[in-house]
Amino acid sequence: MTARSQRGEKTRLRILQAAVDLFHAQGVAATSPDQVIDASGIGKGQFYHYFKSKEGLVHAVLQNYLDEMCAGNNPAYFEIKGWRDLERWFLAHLELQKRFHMTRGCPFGTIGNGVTEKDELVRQDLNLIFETMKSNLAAFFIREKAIGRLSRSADEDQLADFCIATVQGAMLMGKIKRSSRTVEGTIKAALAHLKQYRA
Amino acid sequence: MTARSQRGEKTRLRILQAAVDLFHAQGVAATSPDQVIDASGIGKGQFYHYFKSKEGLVHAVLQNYLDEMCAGNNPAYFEIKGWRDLERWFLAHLELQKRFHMTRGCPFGTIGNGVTEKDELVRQDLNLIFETMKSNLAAFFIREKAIGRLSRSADEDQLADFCIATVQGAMLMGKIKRSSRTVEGTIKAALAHLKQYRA
Amino acid sequence: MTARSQRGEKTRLRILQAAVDLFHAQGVAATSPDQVIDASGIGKGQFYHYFKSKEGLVHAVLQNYLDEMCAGNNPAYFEIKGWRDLERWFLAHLELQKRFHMTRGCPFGTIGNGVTEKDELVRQDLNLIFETMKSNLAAFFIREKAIGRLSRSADEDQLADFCIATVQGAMLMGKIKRSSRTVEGTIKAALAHLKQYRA
Amino acid sequence: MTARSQRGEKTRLRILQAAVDLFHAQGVAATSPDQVIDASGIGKGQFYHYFKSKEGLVHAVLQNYLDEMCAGNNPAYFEIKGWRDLERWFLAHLELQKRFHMTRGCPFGTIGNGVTEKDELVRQDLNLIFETMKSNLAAFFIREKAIGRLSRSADEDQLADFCIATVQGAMLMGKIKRSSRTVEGTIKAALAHLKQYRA
DNA sequence: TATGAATGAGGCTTCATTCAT
DNA sequence: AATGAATGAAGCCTCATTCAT
Repeated sequence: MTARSQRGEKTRLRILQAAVDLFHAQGVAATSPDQVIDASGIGKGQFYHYFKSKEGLVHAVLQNYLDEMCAGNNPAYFEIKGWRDLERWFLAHLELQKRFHMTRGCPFGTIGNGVTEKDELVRQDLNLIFETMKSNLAAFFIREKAIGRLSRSADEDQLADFCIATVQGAMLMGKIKRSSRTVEGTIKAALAHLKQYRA
Repeated sequence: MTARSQRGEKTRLRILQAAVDLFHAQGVAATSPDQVIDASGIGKGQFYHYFKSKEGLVHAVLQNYLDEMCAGNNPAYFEIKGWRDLERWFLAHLELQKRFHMTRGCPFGTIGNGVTEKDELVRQDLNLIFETMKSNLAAFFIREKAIGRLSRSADEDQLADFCIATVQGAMLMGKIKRSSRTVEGTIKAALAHLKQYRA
Repeated sequence: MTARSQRGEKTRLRILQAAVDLFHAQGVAATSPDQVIDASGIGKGQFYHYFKSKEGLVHAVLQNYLDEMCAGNNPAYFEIKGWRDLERWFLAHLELQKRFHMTRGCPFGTIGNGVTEKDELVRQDLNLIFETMKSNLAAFFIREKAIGRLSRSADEDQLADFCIATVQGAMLMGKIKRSSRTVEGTIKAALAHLKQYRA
Repeated sequence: MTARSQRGEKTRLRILQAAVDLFHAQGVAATSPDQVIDASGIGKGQFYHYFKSKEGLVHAVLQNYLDEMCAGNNPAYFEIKGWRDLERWFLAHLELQKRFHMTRGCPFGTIGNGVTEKDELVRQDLNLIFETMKSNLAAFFIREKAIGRLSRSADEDQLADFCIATVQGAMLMGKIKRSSRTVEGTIKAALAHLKQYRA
């Protein structure tokens, strides 16, 4: 047994997964600990045994996403080796959304939209996630430029930010419209833009 | 005096304005009728006199935004007559965000983010707002194409959707990062993209 | 109708009286808002309509005692005009305790014993009550000295403090012992002491 | 090793000492097993291994005080051999209070204050402590009378009760006022009274 | 002896709404 | 049109205890 017994880890995970789903579906503000408790089928006290507060749960959920990304278990986070991969990256987000019949946006965006000035910790967690995402995208642009396949005038960081913002905005609009059309169109436009810089 | 007395209209407006601010700052789910009541300094009963429920208030707030737009009183909604206006449109959103020191996103995005499958009415209200926004942008592209200043290959609708998604995503990222840099960069990239279609 | 409607004032009073009784019987820490709510037979929300928190209720209860004293409605607070009155003052406390079959102490002492460093406001409320009590006792000693019926060497303030401390300690011991004997003996001793100063 | 292993005894003691401090600071009702557990740095299960319940812990704490007294390890319990010792006894209580900057009262009084009709066992424990204290004081008065140094009219038991009640009341007032002045004055008055009986 | 997982009741407070005046 | 009293459910969290390892 490691730091935390196997028995406990399983319970913690059930809470975490229920939270991941509920936060994605309704956002943090609209999700109560009681809902998470019911969804994970645990006793009330266990929640606070594993997470010191609702905010602590949000932190854990985001940390979990980050761990997933680092471990390569996140379908929307993988090394982008070519322009096909970049397209796949955009489409992975669309696929996620389609899996939920366009009723949900991006899990990070959904959580991020709810942050206020009092949620500084959560904001920083999200920041880290988005920075990680951005580095991954930027790395691709940097490599492309290095081998002369990307215009020297392209700003790699800015392009990475552009990718993320576009995807976030597209997913939000997709959710509001309950339609994938806009998302598809926006992704297409974004890719078209990026390819302008292809040398 | 019209159907609704002037005194009453004033009260209604105070509630509405308080709600506009609170929804923008914290989202709908995190805002209670009590908070709106306190912020507008009215008696509790008045709230349900003017709005049949919290959801009714959200509807009224969105309706109010729409009215504002139609009346030309919304700083981020105006007829786009040229490429300079398009740029102004993007910057107007950034300005809004800067007014709140990058602690808030787009009011519509913030509200939209919280909609779930049970908030069908609100979703439709938002849809209408975004459609209106989109028509406005699309109209510009259509006119430009008509006079031969926009590439025939450009899809006006798609470009309009792209503008909105980009702005929404940029503002969300700006709020999470508490920084205008990303927003500026993304707007720049978006404009660069759009200008590709300029003939 | 005054500031608060009659309907409401009645409810507020019911809560207050239930609280007075429960705080006296079990102390503040052991009394939950829910108990007060049940005992007063009101709806749950009303509690927080009339008192902003549990601490607010404690404050109101103490304020109420103070008002009672000022209005002359407290059986243990009356102008002490002679040594017989002083004796009556001591006995009034004993009578109170006897009414509850020696199962309770002094209401103020019971609340006061529970104050910790975080209960600064409550502490100050109690302080005020005890200062008021003390002034009343001191006034008697001052008058007695003025007319030459109290030894010049007597310190009126100290004597007043002595009366209060003795009564508080006696009531606490009476409650722990569930017996009035000690209380009676201590009161007797205290009076004997005070009479030493009679000139 | 005796019936209880040394290692275990050490754990038990850590719990006990943490409880002694917390009960003194906040009273029993405001102190949870979890707080005691945290303060003593033990595992949760250990608490109920050594004490069958929270009430059991209170009992153990009081028993511990009694043992301390019997063993002569309590600074406020020692054989009173003369009037100087009696004064020292009063002052020992004041010193205790001063050590905590007048933020706490008497540990026994604080615990005793919280007893209600359901805490019969705890009440009896306290009773025993106070009886022991009283016997100690009474023994002094009895000896003094025996050798003719105390007025024949003095009631030794009553004087002992008077000492305890006065000290309890003084400490309570000292805590509420956060000041030692009242305590000092009351102790002075009490001693003055007692010395009246000196023959 | 020791740890911490598990439980369900309860504590304090806010929510969304309706009702009486 | 306006006020605030009233309600009960729910939200977030701690409590006191027992159980499994």
